[in-house]
Amino acid sequence: MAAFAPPPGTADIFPAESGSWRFLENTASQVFSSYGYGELRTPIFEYTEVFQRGLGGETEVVQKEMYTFEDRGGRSLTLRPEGTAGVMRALTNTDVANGTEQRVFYYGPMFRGERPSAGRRRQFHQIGVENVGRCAPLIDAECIAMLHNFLLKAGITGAEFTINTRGVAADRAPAEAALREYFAKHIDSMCPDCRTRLERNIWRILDCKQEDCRKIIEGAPDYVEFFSDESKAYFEEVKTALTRLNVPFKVSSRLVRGLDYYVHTVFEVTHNALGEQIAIAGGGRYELFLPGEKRPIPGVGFAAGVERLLMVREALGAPVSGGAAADCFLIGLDGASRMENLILADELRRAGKSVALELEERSFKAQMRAANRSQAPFTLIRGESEMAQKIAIIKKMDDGSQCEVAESDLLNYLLEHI
RNA sequence: GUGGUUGUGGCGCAGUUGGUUAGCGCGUCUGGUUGUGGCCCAGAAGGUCGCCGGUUCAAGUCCGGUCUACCACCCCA
Repeated sequence: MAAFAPPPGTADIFPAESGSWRFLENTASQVFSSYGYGELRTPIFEYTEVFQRGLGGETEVVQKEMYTFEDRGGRSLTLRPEGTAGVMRALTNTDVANGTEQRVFYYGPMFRGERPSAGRRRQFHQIGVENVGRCAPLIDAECIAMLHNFLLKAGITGAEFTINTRGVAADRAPAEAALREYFAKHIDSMCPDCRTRLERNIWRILDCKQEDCRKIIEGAPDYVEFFSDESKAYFEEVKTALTRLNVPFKVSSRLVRGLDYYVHTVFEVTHNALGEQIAIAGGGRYELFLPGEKRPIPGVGFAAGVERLLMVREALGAPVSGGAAADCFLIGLDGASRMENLILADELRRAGKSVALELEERSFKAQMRAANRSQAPFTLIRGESEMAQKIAIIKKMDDGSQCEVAESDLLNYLLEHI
């Protein structure tokens, strides 16, 4: 029954799964910190123009996937569809424009109004990093290597790295002209999508999956040849560094990526556990224009999809980190002993122990069943007679043995033994 | 946004060619002589059969619409 299902493309993350989310976030935080990155938290929504200018007005994301609304002050706001633009907006308040390097990471929800499907939600979550303010091949390589290390630490083996270069803006004009000249001749026999791509974003033709289109794409000119020597050298150095860092990768000119702001290095990580078409992470070097800034700010970064990482972990049979069992379960057979149990539990918890207990009036049998289900290794039992004798029974659940402990020693005894 | 599939108690499912009070497993709760769990047994709670409309004497079962979920495409993480 879906009477109170969340809106399409969103999901409730229950405790049974949220442990795995936390694990990924903690792993990311640890790994990225060791590279000198610090966490940056930016708003969930921004002025719409932050994304329009940042991502490029022609991109699919900006044109039809953004959740845009007007607030009471007449401001146009948008739920962030990705993390980079907001991070860059925030960083303009630092001296990053003067060339000071900023290393930040983030995680949190992103929003895109797409049709939900395998590994795609309308509210989805990304873990991402941005290294902003500098531009060098070795920075790109370090960033990719960090992603590689993160995935391994997160228990994700078998990820495949693909990289490519997009050159710089000046390189792209002649390359684009060559592509246009070529595809214009064949466009009549290409798919409808490619026909619109010819006008809107010719680069996207290169990763069309249609059989017929692919054959034509095979014969397309190698656009990298039109890039400047500097751009080619940049890419060569990235590849050399990755090899020296033992990051396995392959190069593919099909990898062009959808956002306009990318320059030089672009990369994508896929995993065959999800089918080859689904990327678990992607990123690259960019130059981003922001409102009020005359010059673009350089940076390199990536974003990984949390839901997709979790899908891969599940496919690989990685353990799901659920809630840990309590150290001890407290049973009270009458009101007075339940009151004492509540106070004892509070003391134990303040001392760092995890305690479960029954606070409602229930039969002994029911409480024992609950204790058993809680998987706590020890159970404390007391009722009227124990209260009168100022003792409590401690039962070891695995072998059923039990002993009596004086009330005055109870706290110390439990702190030592459970 | 385009196309395909789907929808029965918390979860997983069965419901024959439309026909009496909609079943099963797991889970939950309560018991199995008065204060001891895991096994077993008994009983109980819990569903307007996604929603709306139609056909019919009669629909969970047929028809239409709609919503959701899943899958593919587009695009992306």
